[in-house]
Order: sequence, then C-alpha cells, then structure tokens
Amino acid sequence: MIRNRLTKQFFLQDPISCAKLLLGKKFIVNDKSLIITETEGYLGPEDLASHARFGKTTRTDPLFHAGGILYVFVVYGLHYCTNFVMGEENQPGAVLLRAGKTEEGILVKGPGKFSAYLGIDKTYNYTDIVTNPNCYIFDAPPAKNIQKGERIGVGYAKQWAHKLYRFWII
DNA sequence: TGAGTGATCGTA
DNA sequence: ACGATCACTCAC
Repeated sequence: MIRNRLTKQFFLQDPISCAKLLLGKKFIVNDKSLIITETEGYLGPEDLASHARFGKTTRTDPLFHAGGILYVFVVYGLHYCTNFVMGEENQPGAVLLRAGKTEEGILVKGPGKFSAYLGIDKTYNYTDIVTNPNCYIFDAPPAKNIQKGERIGVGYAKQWAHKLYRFWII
C-alpha cells in the first residue's frame, strides 16, 4: 500500500504553483527515483513558450488532458523531456523536470539526463502518475529557499521568455 | 511531401 | 560555440 502519494487534486492546480511545490519531492519510476531539484512551469496557449501555443495536435494532446499524467517528448532529435501535466481537462499546463538528486546525492542535471536516469522514453507518454503503482510522487513538506529565474531555451517566446517560471533549490 | 526548427548535451 | 540527429509542425 502506497502512502503519502500525491493525489489527483494536486495536479489540478496551476503549473507555476506546482512547479514550486514539486521541489524536494521524490519522483519514483519503477526501481529508480530522484528528488526533484529544478522545474519549469508552462501555461496554456497564451504562453508563447508552451507547446500548447500551437493548439491541440497529435504531439501536444497529452497537455489537454486533465492533470496527473506524463507528457514526454523528444527535443533536438535525441533527448526525452519529462513533464507532469497540470490543470483541468482542456486547460493545458505542465511542469518540466529539469534536474534531480539521487539517493546517493548525485545531481542529475538537464531534462534529457533526468529522463534517461529514470528510464523514461516515449512509451511513458500519457502514463498516469496518480494511480500507476510503479510511477508516482511522494508528498513532502514545501521546500525552502526556492530560487527563480527565466526558463531555458525559450528565447523565441517574446515577453514570455522573461517570465520567472523556472525554480530550483540548492 | 519536404523544409525548418527546437523546453539538449558533450566536447572543445 | 558547435554538431549530433529526428519528431513534429506547417506550407505547399
């Protein structure tokens, strides 16, 4: 029996709040886990940095589901990026996982590295992290001393590129 | 059907 | 600072 697991309610909140709340919590995938140390929040179509800016397509469909599933996509043809889908159905939002810390305290930095460490690939797209017994997040008290800055690699997003939607802990 | 473009990373 | 390498979007 799994206790202390984040529930559906958590994932229905807004992505920016959740990006902060997820810091310091443990993300478990099968036999691997990482303490989340860096995240970015992405909003809906109005957010020019979000994949949802093109509306619902085959690729972005997961973003339009209700929160509590994974959105996994490929960047630059070779790296997988893992996101938690947030918000109500048809209200796209997501939190990108950028870095984490292993049980041994090793830092896994970068979205591609993060996904690779946990063994996440395209087959994990749509994975339910609310009910799946092998893929879930442990609740933990809110992190302290949260740093914030601009999101990485979204320079094309005009004023949205400068929003302080990236969060990390030391 | 094909060109253009990345929510990256390792090496230099 | 650059190349690897390809899913995805959009224009035709």
